[in-house]
Amino acid sequence: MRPEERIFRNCLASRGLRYTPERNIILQEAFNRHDHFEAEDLLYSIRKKEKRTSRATVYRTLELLVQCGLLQVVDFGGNSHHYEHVLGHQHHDHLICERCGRIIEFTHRQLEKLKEKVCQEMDFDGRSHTLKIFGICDQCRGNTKR
Amino acid sequence: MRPEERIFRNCLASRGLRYTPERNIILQEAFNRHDHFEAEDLLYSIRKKEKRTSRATVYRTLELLVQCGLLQVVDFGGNSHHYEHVLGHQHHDHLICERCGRIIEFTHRQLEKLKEKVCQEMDFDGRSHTLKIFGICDQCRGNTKR
DNA sequence: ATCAATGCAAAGACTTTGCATGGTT
DNA sequence: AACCATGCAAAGTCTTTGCATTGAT
Repeated sequence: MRPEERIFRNCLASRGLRYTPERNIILQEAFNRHDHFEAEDLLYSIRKKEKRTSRATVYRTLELLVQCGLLQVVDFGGNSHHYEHVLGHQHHDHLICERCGRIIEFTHRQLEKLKEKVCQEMDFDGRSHTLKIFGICDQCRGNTKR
Repeated sequence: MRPEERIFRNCLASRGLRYTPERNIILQEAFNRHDHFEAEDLLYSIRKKEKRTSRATVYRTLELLVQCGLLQVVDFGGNSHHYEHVLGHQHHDHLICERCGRIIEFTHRQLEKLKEKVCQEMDFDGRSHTLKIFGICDQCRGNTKR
C-alpha cells in the first residue's frame, strides 16, 4: 500500500470517516500527477479513464486531503486553487515564469534563517511561508535570444 | 492635484482614455484607504457616500489603476483579489495572522540579496517577488496568554 | 437502524461582458 | 461623426451546498 494511502486511511478512520472507492480514485490520481493541478484538471483526468466520480466529490475529497496533510493549496495568481503534494516533499518555494507559466520549485537554506529573523524582529510567531519569484525562465530567455 | 491623480490622468491620456468623474471617485476612494481592500469593499464605501458608480465601473477602473502602476493585486488565500497602493510605498512583504486575519507589512534588506542569489543559482531572470509568512501575531498571542 | 458518502442540480461568490444609452472630442 | 465610458443585467468561472438516494457498520 502506498504511503499516502495508509496515511489517508488512518486520517479518515481517526475521524470516523470511510475510505471509499471514489476517495481511492481521487487519491491515486492526485498522487500520479506531479504538477500543480487544479480541481478541474483532476476531475478531467479521472473522467477520461475511470469516470467514477462527481465534481462535488472531487472538491470534497481534495479538502480532506489537505486536512490530512497530504496536499496543500498553492495560489499562483489565477482565480483557482492549485494543489501540490506535501508528503515526500520537503518545503520548497516557487519561481513562476511570466512568459510560459512554468513553475519551478527551489529550496534555499538561508531562507529559513531569514524568516526566523524577520519573525523575531516583528514579534510574530511564524509557522509557514511562501516565497514566489516572478520573472522569465531560462528556456524563455533562450528562445527570445535566438 | 494629488500625485496619484496626475499619474492616472497622464496614463489614461497617453492611451487616449478619459479621466471621468467615476474614475476620479474610484481613484480618490482607493487612495483614501490604507488597508488591503477588495473591489466589493471599495464599491461599498463609495456607495455609502457618493453613490455615483456601478460595480462594473469599479472593476474596470481597478484594472486600469493596476495597469497604470498605481495599485497592485495581492492575494491572501481567499477567493477574491486584494489591492494595495504601489505609489509612495517601497516594496514590502506580508505577515498574515491566521487567527485574526491581520496583515502586517515588513521589509528586510537581506531578502533582496537572497532573491538575487536564488535567481542566479536557478538561472532565472527574477523581476518581482512576494514573501508571505503565516502565523500568529503578537496581539493574538497576548490575548491567548491572558 | 444509524450514520456517512455520493451525485445531481441549484445556489453562491466574485468577476467579466454585451449592449443600449449618453458624453467627449 | 467617431469614439469612449457608463450602468445594467446576463453570463462566466470556480466552488459549495441541499437533498434524495445509496452504501457501510
